[in-house]
This record gives sequence, structure tokens and C-alpha cells, in this order.
Amino acid sequence: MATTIKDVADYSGVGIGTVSRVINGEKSVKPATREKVRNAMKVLQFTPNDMASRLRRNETRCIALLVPVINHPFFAKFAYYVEDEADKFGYSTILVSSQQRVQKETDIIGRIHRREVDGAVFVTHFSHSEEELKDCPIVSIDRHFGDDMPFVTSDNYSATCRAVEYLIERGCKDIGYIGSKPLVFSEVMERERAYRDTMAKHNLPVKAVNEIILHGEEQKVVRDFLDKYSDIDGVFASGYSLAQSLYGELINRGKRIPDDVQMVSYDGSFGQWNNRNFTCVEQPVEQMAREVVKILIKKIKGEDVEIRTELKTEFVTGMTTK
Amino acid sequence: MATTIKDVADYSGVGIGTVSRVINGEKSVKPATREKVRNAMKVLQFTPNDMASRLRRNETRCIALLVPVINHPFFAKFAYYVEDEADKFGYSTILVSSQQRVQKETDIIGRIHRREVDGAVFVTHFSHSEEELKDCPIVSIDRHFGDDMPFVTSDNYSATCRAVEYLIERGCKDIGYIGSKPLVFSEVMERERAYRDTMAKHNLPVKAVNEIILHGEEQKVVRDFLDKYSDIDGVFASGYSLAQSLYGELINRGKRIPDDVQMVSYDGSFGQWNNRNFTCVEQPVEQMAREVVKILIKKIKGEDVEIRTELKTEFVTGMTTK
DNA sequence: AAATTTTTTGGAAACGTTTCCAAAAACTGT
DNA sequence: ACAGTTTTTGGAAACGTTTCCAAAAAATTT
Repeated sequence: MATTIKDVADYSGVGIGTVSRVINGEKSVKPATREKVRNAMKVLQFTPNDMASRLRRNETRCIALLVPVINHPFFAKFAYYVEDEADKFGYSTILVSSQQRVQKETDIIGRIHRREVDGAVFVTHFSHSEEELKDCPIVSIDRHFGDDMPFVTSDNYSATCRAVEYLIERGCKDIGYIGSKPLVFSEVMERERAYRDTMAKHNLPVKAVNEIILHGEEQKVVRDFLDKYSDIDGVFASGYSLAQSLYGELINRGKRIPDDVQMVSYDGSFGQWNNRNFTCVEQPVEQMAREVVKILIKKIKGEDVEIRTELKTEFVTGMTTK
Repeated sequence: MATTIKDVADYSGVGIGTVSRVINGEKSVKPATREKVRNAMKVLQFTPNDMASRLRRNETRCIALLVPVINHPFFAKFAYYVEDEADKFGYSTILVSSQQRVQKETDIIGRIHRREVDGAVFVTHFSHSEEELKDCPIVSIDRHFGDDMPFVTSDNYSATCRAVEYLIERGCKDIGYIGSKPLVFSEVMERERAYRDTMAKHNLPVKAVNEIILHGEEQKVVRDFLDKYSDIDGVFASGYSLAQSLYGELINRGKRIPDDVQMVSYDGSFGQWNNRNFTCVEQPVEQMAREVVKILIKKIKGEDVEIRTELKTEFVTGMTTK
């Protein structure tokens, strides 16, 4: 037997419309009336029922955030800023960590249709039919899901060129590339292209592994990579998890970093071990997160949005290069 | 102009009650009728409106998860399992990363009252009045918020004894303790007690710092600690962030680990750098998360629940002890 | 003081479900 | 074929808001 707007109306001797207006802070209420109502709300300990107003307004003020894994510094940081930004607009964030299961991703689309959330941010690799995604307010990171689905990305190509050039400047001759290939077309693919172009420009040999890697399988791929290219003196790792595995495996094999092998990674300045960051291309995580939310909310409101938003990375030198 | 249950009913020539029954999988529907309705739903592309059913059922099937910071391996991992477990029960999880702001915590309580969520999991340090928390289904980790608020914890006391004994066995004589003091009464406090008791038992000197530390301020506290107790040959760090800072700072000061100083931490086996874990007391993160969700859902449903649930930690040896 | 304009107010209707009760249909046993 | 029993069905009422329109009250102009 919850207290309702009706109870407040009766108690303060006004109509329910007026109470509603007070709740929503409309100005067309006489100050005296407003006070009466406010008082009644306090006395009756009234809190408006969100489920009812959502139904009536036909909006949930909730968004979903889909990440491949939450237990990963990049996504965790990203998630924090998404939540924070959404909150500023009065939206709550439902977190879904797909953990590589397509099912969980498809579920989100259902949630939008079911009106559990108003829209979603996708940071994943799986593919979905255009049919499914039709009319769903979704904004993604790096991936192209379709022509009218907006996405936020970073300057993958030029940043990777810069990183590889840096290794070359530091004297590396045999530079490897290790990356995880996305399942759908994604700007992440630009990284490998940048690597190949830069190597070609300097007449250096390409030593690349770029395949589909599930979370948790990095170690194996890294081992194969190092078995195949045991003579590298530099390496670009496309992603933090790979960089991590690579670092560990190189040490296990008795290599000294940066003396024997220098390393640059995409992502990796998470300060996990103080002052001991990787040399890396740092994505503007916060900015990307805030931007993606702003775009999503615009899209939910039916406003026009840019399809592609590119943000600038930063090159950070750390302990893995000379 | 959404398609509603009414449209489906009309199309398939049945009543709305029947459609509702089909949606909810009730058995008292003739198979033939069920098929007709199913077909109509498909043809009309009908998806039930969650906002409406929530209002009518008076439950949101959403819970909130409040963590101090999401960008921290312990909480990130915890969050994942909470989300996963909640999902199994048909609940969605709203993530709130309080980032030390009391405001965000208080907000959650409002959300429960407002019926935005059915309940919440609290993993935080701040205090709230009993008044506020009254009638709110909330389950917490480690902290006692009140007599009737259930919580899940680990065997803090015995695990810490074990850890300190381990350092003593390995030859440490001057063992420090560094910890972050919770703002509300919490089982985490048992760790310092365990340290002191163990040191006393072996007639060893106590070298402890245990104060209120905000996220991001670890570094400063660690420096002060090491300035004050520069002669330690072993240390127990209560928490992963502190252990991390400590490790970095010890290296900066030219100490070799574990040769000069051995370290054990509470939490710390997150595999951040392959095969290079801290020696640590590992909390059963997954189990704690799943347990806390189960208890919360029971509480939401009004069932009786245990107030205190203690789970077993595991002692993991890593690279920080001899 | 009356007429006109503006501000403030009350409350019915609507949002799309679920739940309940009574009624219809389908069985059962004689 | 009928009475009695069980299963299946239809649809009104209710959940607690917001929104709209018309009406009342207040302010302004004449």
C-alpha cells in the first residue's frame, strides 16, 4: 500500500495534476501551493514511483553498456566514465559483460525492444544482422555495424605509424606485430595496415600475427608468435591483454626489456605497477566514453548525429623502450 | 504506436488474458490457442513492454551494484560475477561506481525507494543512517551497516594470521602492516587485529599504519609508511591497491623483492603480469559475488536470510616471497 | 465595476501490462 | 443425454504516473 500522488493530493487539498507539477518542478504552480504540496510529501514520506512515470512517459532513462569483459582495465575505465556521463543526463547504466557469449549481446537488443532500456553502447566484436539492429539506438566503439550506426574511434592508423616509427628510431630492425582480429569490420584493423605500410616504407620485413583471439587465449597465441619469430628486437602489440601476455612470456624466455626487445602497445598506461607503464598509444578513454554517451542520448532523443567521431590518442613513453 | 497485447489478441481472435498467459508461459492454455497466439506475435513483431509489466507486477527485476571504484581488478571481477549471477535469476544489474562520492551512494537508496531497482549490493565504506536504510533490501560485503542487514565476508582474521606466520617462517623479523581503515565497522578491521595478535605471539615489534585512505592517495601513505619504517624485511598489505603502490615504491627505493623485503597482500592474484602474482590471500571473489546476489534476491522476495556469511580465502604463493 | 487576459488548478484519460472472477467449453462418468 | 467436474477463456479493474483540456482564480486593462 504505497503512498501515491493521490494521497499527497488529498492531504494537501489540491488535485493530482498539481502534485505532479510540483514533482516535476514546473513553474506554473503558485509558491504557496508548492509549499503545501512539498510539506505533504514530506509528512507522508512520498517518493514518486519510477515504474509508473516511465510507462506514462514511454522512456526508461536507462542505457545498457555492453563490454566484452569488464575485468580488463580498458573496459573498466571506460565503463566508469560511461556511467558517470550518463548519470549527468539523468540516465542509469545497466552493465552487461558479454564475456564472449553472443547470447548476451543479442539479449541486449531484446531489452531495447522490450523497453527495458532506451539504447545501448556496444564495445564488442560480434556481428548482428541489420534487421535486428533496425531502429535501435545503439552507438559503438571502433566497429561499423551498419551505415547508420554511429561510432566513436581513435586515430588508429596514424597512431600505429607513429608507434612503429618510434621503434625504428630506437634502433629496432626486426619488428613484430601481434594483434587480435575483430569479427566485424572495425577501425582496429587499421592498426595492422599502418604497421605493414610503415615497415614497407622502411624496407623492413613484416612479422605479423593477427588472428581472432578469445579472451584468455592470448598466452597461447603469444607463444606461437614468439616461436615463429624468435629473432625480433621490437614488437607492437595491439591491445593491453596481448601486451601483458607478451611481456610475461618474453621474460619467461629470458629476454630483457627493453634491452633485448622493445615493446609498444595500444593501450597500456593503466598504472598497474607504479611508474612502470608500457610505452604505448594511449586511447582517450574518458573522452571516448563521454562522447559515446552524448551521441547515444542524442540518438535516443531523435536528434541527428555524426556517424563517425575520431578522437586523438596520445603517445606515452614508458619502461618498455630504450 | 507500439503493438500491444490487445493487437495480438485481436489478430489471433482471443482475449487479452490469454495472450498474457501465453507470454508468461502459463500451462493452462490449449496448445492450439498457444500456437495461434505465438503466430500472431511473430507476424505483428510483438514484444511485451517491460515498463508496463513492471508497474503491474510491482517489481523491476533490477538490482543496483555499488562499488567504490570499478577500475580496480577486485571490484571489476566482482562486478562481473554479480551481473552474471543476477542474470541467471532474470535480474539486470545497474552499475554505480561511487568513486568516493557519498552523494552517489545516497542516490542508490533513493532509487530503491523510487522503485527503480528492487535492491542493492553495497561494497563501500561510507556510512548511512539506519533510518535511510530501513526496509531497503541491501546486502553488503564485509561491512556491518546494521543489525538486520546481511553481509558476506571472508575469513579475514585467520587468513591474515596465516599470511603473517608465513612471513615469519620465511625469516622475516621486522614485519610492517599497511592498511586502509574503513569508515564504518567492517570485518576488514580483523586484519589488523590478526597482525597484531600474531606479532605479539612471536614477540615481534608492531610496525603498523592503518588509516583512512581515499583511492588515489595510496602512494603518499605508502611513502610515509616506508619513511617511518625503513628497516622492514617483510610487509603485509591489506588490499591490492596498497600492495601495488608499495611494490612500486620499494623498487623505487632500490629494494629487491623478495630478497630484501618480502610481501604478502590481501587480494593480488589478478594475473596482471603473467605468472608474476603477488604472494597473497585470495578472496573467493566469484563465490562472494554469487552468494551476495542469492541473498539479495531472497531478501527482495521477503524470505529469511542469514545475516553473516563467511567464505574461505586461499593462500597463494607468488613472486613476492622467498 | 466590468471585461479581458493570464495564471493556476482539477481531474479524466491514457500508458500496456497482470490478475482476478465469472462464464464458456471441454471432458467425465452414469 | 445429462449432470457434474475440470480446463480454458474473456475482459474489467488496477498498478501510479503524466498530459491534456476546460474551468476557476487572479491579474490586468478598460
